[in-house]
Amino acid sequence: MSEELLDLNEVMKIRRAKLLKLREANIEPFAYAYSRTNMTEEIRSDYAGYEGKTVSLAGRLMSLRPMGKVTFCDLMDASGRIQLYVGQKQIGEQAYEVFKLFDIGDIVGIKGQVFKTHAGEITVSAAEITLLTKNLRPLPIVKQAEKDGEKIVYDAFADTEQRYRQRYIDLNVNPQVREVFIKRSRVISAMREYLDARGYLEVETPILQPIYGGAAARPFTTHHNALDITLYMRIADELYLKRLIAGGFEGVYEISKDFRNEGIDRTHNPEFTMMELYVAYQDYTFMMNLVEEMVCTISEKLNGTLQLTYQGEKIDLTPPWRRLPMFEALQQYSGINLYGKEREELAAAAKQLHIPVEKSWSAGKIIDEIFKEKVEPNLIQPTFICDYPVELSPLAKRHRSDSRLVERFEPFVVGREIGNAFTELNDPIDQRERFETQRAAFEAGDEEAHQLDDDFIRALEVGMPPTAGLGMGVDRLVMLLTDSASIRDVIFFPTMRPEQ
RNA sequence: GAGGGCGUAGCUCAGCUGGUAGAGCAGCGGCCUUUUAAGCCGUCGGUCGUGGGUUCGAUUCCCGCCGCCCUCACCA
Repeated sequence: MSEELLDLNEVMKIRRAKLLKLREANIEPFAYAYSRTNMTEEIRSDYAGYEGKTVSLAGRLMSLRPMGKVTFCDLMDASGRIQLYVGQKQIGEQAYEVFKLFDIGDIVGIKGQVFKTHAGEITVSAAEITLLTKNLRPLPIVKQAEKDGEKIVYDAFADTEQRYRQRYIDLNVNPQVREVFIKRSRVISAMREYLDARGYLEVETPILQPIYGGAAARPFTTHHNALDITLYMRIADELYLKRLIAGGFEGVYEISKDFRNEGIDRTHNPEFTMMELYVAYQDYTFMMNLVEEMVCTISEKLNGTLQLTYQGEKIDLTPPWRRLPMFEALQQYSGINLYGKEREELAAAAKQLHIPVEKSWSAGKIIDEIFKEKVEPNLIQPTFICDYPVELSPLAKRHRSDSRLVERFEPFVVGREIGNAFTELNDPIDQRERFETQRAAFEAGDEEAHQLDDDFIRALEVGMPPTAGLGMGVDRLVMLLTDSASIRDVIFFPTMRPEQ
C-alpha cells in the first residue's frame, strides 16, 4: 500500500491528502446514499416551472470556476449538465472552506434554489453541497464551448486504447459516447418490442455446448470439471432454437452473445450480439419482409426517419429493398455468368478477375470469394442477396425450383452483411447428407466446417414444421444506425489484449 | 498471420538535418461575489512505451520486444 503510494503522481497524492483532511473535519468522503428531487435535464427543460424552487441534485463535478468567495461549477448527472453557484455567503464560511477541498471529478449532492445568472445561464444556487464520492484519480479535462450554435470540444479524450480499456472515463468525459450506448439499448428494446408484439417467444438456449454448430466458425473451447468433458462456447443458437420449433413452439427468438475464435477488426469482435428468430410455417420470403419491416421500425423509433448517413454515405431504408439473386449479382458486377459452372471453370473465371484461388477451395468457396471481391462493395443501399449455392449453406432448404441452390438471403447495407436467413432445412435425410459433406471438408482440413449433430437430426426425424429462420448481427445494426465506424464503438468493453 | 502508422507531463499536442525536453488545460500558491474553454500573477510536474546497438553524446538514427490504430487475410 505504501509502495503503491510512492507510485502515485503529484495530483493523486494531493487528492489523498485532501481525503485525510476531509476525514479530520469529520466528513465522510464516500457517502452511503443521497436523496434527490430532480434530474438536471428536468430543470433545464422547464425553467419556468422550477424558477425560485428548491431542488436537490446529485452528480459529478465536471468543471470548477472559482472566483474568490464564489465558485461556478458544472454538475453532470445521467440526464445532462447544469451550472451550480456555490457562494460563501449562501453555504457559510466553514462549509465554503470544506468545499475548497472539492475537485473536478468529485461526486456531490446539492440542494438549492433555481435561478438564472446575468448571462442567462440556468443555475442552481447551493444552500448545501455534500460530498458523496471523492475523486482520487483525476479525469481528463475536456472543455466545451458553443460558437455560432456549434459545439466545440477542446482537448477531447481521444486515445482509442485508453477509451476502450477505461470506458468509465470515456463515458464520463465524452457525452457522444454515452449517446451511442443509449441508442444501442434502444435498438435492442425496439427489436424486442417488435418481436414480442408478433407473439414470438423470447427464449434462452445453452452457451456451453458439447457440439458447436449453426455457423461456419472456429469455437472457443472450454472444459467442464465435474463431467470431465470438453464444451464449446456457442458460435450460433440455431440448432437449439430449431429443436424448440420441433418441440412445438411456433415462433422463438433469442438475443444473446455468440463467440467465434477469429480475428478482430473494425466489424468483428470475438464475442458479439446476435438475434436469431425462427417462425414455423413460413419461408424466406416472409423473413425478407420481416427484416425490412423490423429494421425500418427500429430506425423510425431511434432516429425518427428511414434516411441515414453512414460514414458520409446516404442510405435510404425505405422498403422494398432490392432483391437480387446471387448469380444475377455475380453476372452484373463481374460480367461473368457463373451459374452451373464446374469448379475448374470457376477457378478460371476467378483468375480472369484477378482473384487468387487456392487448390483446396471448393466450387462454392470460389463463388463466395468472387462475390466478396466483386459484388459486396457495391451493395451500398439495402439489398437482399438471395438463392445461394447449396454447398455454402448446410442448414438451408433446397430451392423449390432449383436443387443446386438453397432458399437463403443475406441483407447487405453499406457493403456489409447484417444478417443471414433461410427457409430451414427440415428433411433429416438431406440434413444428414449435408453434415456428411461438411465432415469430409473438416477432415480435409477445413477448420470451420460444420460438425455433425446426431441429436439435432433426431429432432428433425421427430419432425420440424416448415420454418423460416433469421440471424441478425445486432452490433452491426447498431453501427449502421449510430454511424459508428468500428464495432468497438458500440461494445462497452471490446476484446483487448490484457495490459502488461 | 502479413504490411503500414503511432507510442513525449494526468489530458490534448509541439520538439527541423542527434547536444538528456516545451505549450495549453488540469494541479498547487496568490487576487477576484454572476463566471462559463472565466481571467490575471507565480509555481510544481517527464528513466520521451521497453530492451539493446551505433555515437564523445539519442526523445531524435538502427534492431528486437510490448501495446494500440489502419489495410489485407479468416469471419458476422
